[in-house]
Amino acid sequence: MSEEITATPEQEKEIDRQVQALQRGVVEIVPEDAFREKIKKAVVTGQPLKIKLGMDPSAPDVHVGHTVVLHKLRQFQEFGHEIQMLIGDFTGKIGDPSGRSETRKVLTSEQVAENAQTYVEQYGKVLDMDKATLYYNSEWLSQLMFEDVLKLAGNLTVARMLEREDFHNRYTSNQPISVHEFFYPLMQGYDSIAMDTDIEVGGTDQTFNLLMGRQLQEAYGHEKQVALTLPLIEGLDGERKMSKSLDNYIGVDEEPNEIFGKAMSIPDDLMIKYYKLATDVPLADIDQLEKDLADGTVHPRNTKQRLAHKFVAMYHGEKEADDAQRYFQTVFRERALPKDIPEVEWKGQATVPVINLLVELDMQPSKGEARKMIQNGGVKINEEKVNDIKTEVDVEDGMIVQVGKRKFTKLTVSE
RNA sequence: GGAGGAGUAGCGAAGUUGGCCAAACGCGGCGGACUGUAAAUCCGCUCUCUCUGAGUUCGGCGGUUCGAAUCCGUCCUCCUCCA
Repeated sequence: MSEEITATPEQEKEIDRQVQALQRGVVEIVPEDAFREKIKKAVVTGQPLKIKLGMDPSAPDVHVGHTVVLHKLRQFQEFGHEIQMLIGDFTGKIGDPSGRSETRKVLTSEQVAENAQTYVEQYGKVLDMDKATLYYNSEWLSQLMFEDVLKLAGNLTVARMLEREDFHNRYTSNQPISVHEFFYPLMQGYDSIAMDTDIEVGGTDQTFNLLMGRQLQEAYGHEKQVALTLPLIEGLDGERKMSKSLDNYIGVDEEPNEIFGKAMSIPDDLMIKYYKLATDVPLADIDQLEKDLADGTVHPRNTKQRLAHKFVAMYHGEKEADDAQRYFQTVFRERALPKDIPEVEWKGQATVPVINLLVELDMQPSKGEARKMIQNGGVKINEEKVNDIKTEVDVEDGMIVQVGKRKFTKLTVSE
């Protein structure tokens, strides 16, 4: 940022366009003026910026929460910038400090490669992966000598480390912090040096790590990266951030019907946020939607249905989205039987107690469970509720067994 | 190295003068009703089973006792503080 770069009026326009678009939806850009400078330089010189996103090398479970960042990267891509996808295969060996630091099992390079491939596939639902570059941080981190590590660590004080929110919280509440956890942000920062990153993106929980990159880059005489943080999105419970371990997520790799249903189960209040952060619906349209919702012009259910449709379409395709919507409407709105019910050939007795039927069909894990399910009124045969636990069922070809609202099985009997 | 604290069902958390404990309560999960949806709200279930009874639980093992999650011994694990 030393030499003055001058932009033509047209270039200024383009800079404004990019800055404005890229600022949308972010929580924080640190620092804002450097951000603009970077964009400016890129526009004037035609040299794309390097935008980094780091990821854990363990088995990917990409969900809607992650896509918030991906949608932002997608925007960068559309402006011609270069995406650096960093697989933290070395960092992953150490263990992520933000978790309850269970010792992580070391992945083989085959597993890492496999997981990276899965990332490429799943991220590809939002990003153009052909235009992204994959990096592995073991490439440079494994080369460092202890002396290098000391030099790296020398840039930082314990007090500074403890500024990090989760370290601070743990420290003040007498929770343990392992020394090696301090190296996590250092390594992440070093990655930015190695990759010459211009902008690093991440969720707000990454703020400290992203800033660490700036500090270290400066110490090593590199141009400092800009940190861009995005909101963490709440999961299906509407309370806690979306994550696999809380089982409140919508995975991009899940079945269409599952994605649709899960999307329909998000709290109404969260719909707009999901629209804004996890879809590519233009902001103007979303604003309109918000207005219509507020004055009752549109029905919340329909708005949510559009969102659900959007998700399935993004991750699977339009046709699948239509099918999922149809399925949802028949099963949940009309309480009717869906079109495609999985068929199972019945090979057991012609007459069986319901309880055994459910267990043998694998629709209930045990007879005890099956019994409870019937007592709760959750079992139907040919759309008739089964009231008596002792009911004997005469199995017929085409008989439909239903457990709860969502589990259906059609029996076939061959002579 | 020394001192102290804790380990209860998927999670959190009661219960520790021994029986009324299969174990409160909250969350989560699963059903049902209702509806605007797998929203919200309300109701029921939630250790296992050959289920109106039986079996196995409260970190592990062993003991005291007619009887222990609750008492004793020992081991394991985790945490904190001092050095």
